[in-house]
Amino acid sequence: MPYDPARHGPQRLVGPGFHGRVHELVRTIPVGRVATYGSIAAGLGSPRIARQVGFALASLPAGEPIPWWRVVGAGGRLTTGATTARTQTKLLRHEGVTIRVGRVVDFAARHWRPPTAAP
DNA sequence: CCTGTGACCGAAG
DNA sequence: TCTTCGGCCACAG
Repeated sequence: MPYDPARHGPQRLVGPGFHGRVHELVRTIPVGRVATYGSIAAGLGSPRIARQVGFALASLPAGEPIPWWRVVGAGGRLTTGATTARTQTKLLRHEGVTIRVGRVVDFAARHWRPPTAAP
């Protein structure tokens, strides 16, 4: 079930779990750059759980100060549903990121990687 | 404790 | 380039 502030309590932004750590890290993506689900997962020390990153962002309540739109799929693809992707495209363009045919143009240069977690 | 559910990823064809 | 297919695992019931 998606995160529901009415059931799980308000302002539960950053919890102790994986989702909370995702939110924390996504908050640090600079304006005008994008990260991938995979790189966020890797930045948290678990490179194989990109899907969980997607789930963590999908469960974000609307209006939270977390730039979820700066997270894209591998290769710069927008992997969200059609409706969300349109919103995401708009927000990214507003920050100077060009999107064409569901892809971040010049993705390699835009790709931001979180500092690697300490062993 | 066990199960269903994914805003993913990379390899293969 | 595109589509399909397994593997992946946190979280809520």
